[in-house]
Amino acid sequence: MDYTIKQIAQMAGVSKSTVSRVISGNGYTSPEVRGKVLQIIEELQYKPNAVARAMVSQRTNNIGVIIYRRDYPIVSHPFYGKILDAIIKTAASLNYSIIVTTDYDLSVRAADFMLEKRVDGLILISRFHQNVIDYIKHFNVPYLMVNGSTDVEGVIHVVNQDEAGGRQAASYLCGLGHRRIFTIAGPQTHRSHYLRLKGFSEQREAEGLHPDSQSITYADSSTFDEGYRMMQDNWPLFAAGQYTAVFATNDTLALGAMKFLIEHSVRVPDEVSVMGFDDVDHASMYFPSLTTVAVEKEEMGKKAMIVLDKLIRQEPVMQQAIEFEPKLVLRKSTSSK
Amino acid sequence: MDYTIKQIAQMAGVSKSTVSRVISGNGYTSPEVRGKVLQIIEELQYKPNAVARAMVSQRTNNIGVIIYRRDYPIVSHPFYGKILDAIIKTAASLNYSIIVTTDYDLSVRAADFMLEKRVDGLILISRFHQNVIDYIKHFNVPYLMVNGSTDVEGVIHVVNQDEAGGRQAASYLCGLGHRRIFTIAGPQTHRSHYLRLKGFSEQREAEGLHPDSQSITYADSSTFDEGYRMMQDNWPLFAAGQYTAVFATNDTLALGAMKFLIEHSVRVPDEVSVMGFDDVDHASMYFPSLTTVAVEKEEMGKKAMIVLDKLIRQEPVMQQAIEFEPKLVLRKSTSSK
DNA sequence: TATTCATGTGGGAACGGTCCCACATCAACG
DNA sequence: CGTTGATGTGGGACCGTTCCCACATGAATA
Repeated sequence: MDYTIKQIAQMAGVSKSTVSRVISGNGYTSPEVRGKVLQIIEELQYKPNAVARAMVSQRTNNIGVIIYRRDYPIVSHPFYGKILDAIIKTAASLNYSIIVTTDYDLSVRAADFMLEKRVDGLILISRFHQNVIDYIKHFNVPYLMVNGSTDVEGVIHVVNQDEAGGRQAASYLCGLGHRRIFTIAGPQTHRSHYLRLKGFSEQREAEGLHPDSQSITYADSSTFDEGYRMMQDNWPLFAAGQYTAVFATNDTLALGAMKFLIEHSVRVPDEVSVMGFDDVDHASMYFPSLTTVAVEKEEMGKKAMIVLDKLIRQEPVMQQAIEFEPKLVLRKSTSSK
Repeated sequence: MDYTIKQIAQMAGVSKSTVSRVISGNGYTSPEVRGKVLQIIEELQYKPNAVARAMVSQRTNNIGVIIYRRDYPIVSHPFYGKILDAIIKTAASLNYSIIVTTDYDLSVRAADFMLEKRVDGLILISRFHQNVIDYIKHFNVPYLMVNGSTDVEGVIHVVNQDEAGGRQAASYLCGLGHRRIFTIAGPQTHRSHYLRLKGFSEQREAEGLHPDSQSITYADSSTFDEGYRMMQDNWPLFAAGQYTAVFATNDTLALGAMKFLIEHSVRVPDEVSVMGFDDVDHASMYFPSLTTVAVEKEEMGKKAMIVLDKLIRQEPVMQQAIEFEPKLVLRKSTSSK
């Protein structure tokens, strides 16, 4: 149905080589021929076939993005969605398209799928098992990780400095005079949550606070409902413990916890300060707006795509770990004790 | 770098036709040969080249999704992101991949891009100009619209019954005894906002309420900040008007407005009820949780993909307008007067 | 015994581009 | 006047599949 370069050539009375040259701009073409060919292309609304082009050039200009998510939403995720947005936007400016898949079970299936599609590169978001990495490494496709498990060997990765962010949070809360801080920690199998908690706890001790194991509760997931539930379950303990602040290892958990508090007539921040991590969209929308450690989600996505492009173009990439510094965003959910 | 079917054939000592037959399962192959070939495929981790396959089969198994957005976020959008999620998920189960682009200027560029990529079908989300539709129609690619301008002729489209939803909202608020309702209407160039307002206003009159033009304020966009600002700008008027309820044509606007109210010590819902439309994720997370007219976002996305698949497979599609009924979700931001 | 048919395999064209190589023309130069 | 080089064009191999057609074999049937 679509026109081919051959048909264009025929109508212009030239060879397909010439048409190809006109389109690509490579090689010599006389102005008359070029004009004639372009006119016919315009008239017929000929669109070069990217599939055929990929066939010979061995480049699809497609990038595969694999996100590991237990729960299905990929794209509308408040954190990963932002990273993805930036990847898509940057990809467009570099003339790539993005194909997204979710990997449910840390298996190799999603990678297989992308490999068959012959993507030019692969971006792995969130954590992946070493065996998946090894599998991908075995094929010679450029790839990198975003916000992944950085303990995998020799993999270029883009990450937030989670540990430093945790420290910033502790330092800020302690600076406000809080001595009793209740912490809701997301799944420790997830490196981000682990490091945020680690940084927070260490800094908390560094500030001279007594390590109090009771003050940390571990969540099974990092959802809003889980944050709410964590607060609910620990409510008697919380009330008895005279805590004046809550720190959660991400905003969604923090917001859930905060909702529980507000619902139970605890005044935030007057009675209890609440602090999160990530700076997702609704952190600023909530009432009170949430103080948080903002992660450069857009910058991370953008950088990931730029570096991947370099890898694809075989340009040297200096650093293996591309780190982004989070920064404190002070809002209304925290106040001095 | 990747192995080809030819290499596999050579190693198995058979022709590439035979290997092709083993892989596809079409035609006769003896068990011995099949076993041998499969073993080599396994050993070498041969992955069929989807590009070459697309070349000959004239099917890429890729679907293009074009979303019209003035502001850039595509994917992390609380409403369209959900639709997209459902499309991606459903596409995967039908063996398609999704390529997403944003169209910034209602031009034909995004469509061109997809056409060059030879996508098997096209999903247009949000509104598009007639000329873009005409352009696409000119090529013989299956396509449909989701939540678009349904006034375009002869286009299969998936929509929410926005007008009915507007009526439901009015009926509900009036039923609670509210007589003075302040309405924040999103951009009327957007059919959804227009219809929601239309349904709401009509039903409001049908309930015997005096049409009061002062009670409607028109927003320039449909963001949280705009909702907040609308409330702020109309605050003197609002206070003077003794309004007891606010209806916004989407949740984001409603949430913004509600935040302003709460911030100014207006008790929601005791003094003022607030109601939105869409049922985005944070509607239920907010405090108080937002009463809204829930749109079947996931169902719409899923259905869109299923119907597009039918179009691609040349199966008959009966109805041109595929409508989804919204349903009231009663939460804590509304109460009887 | 000759014919038919199921089973199994290989050869090669086709898909729509890119790009190398061959070749033609013509001006400039030694 | 032959050589060189710039300019311009066409032929055809190639990318990695699919699938049609030809063909071979052996058992069953007329």
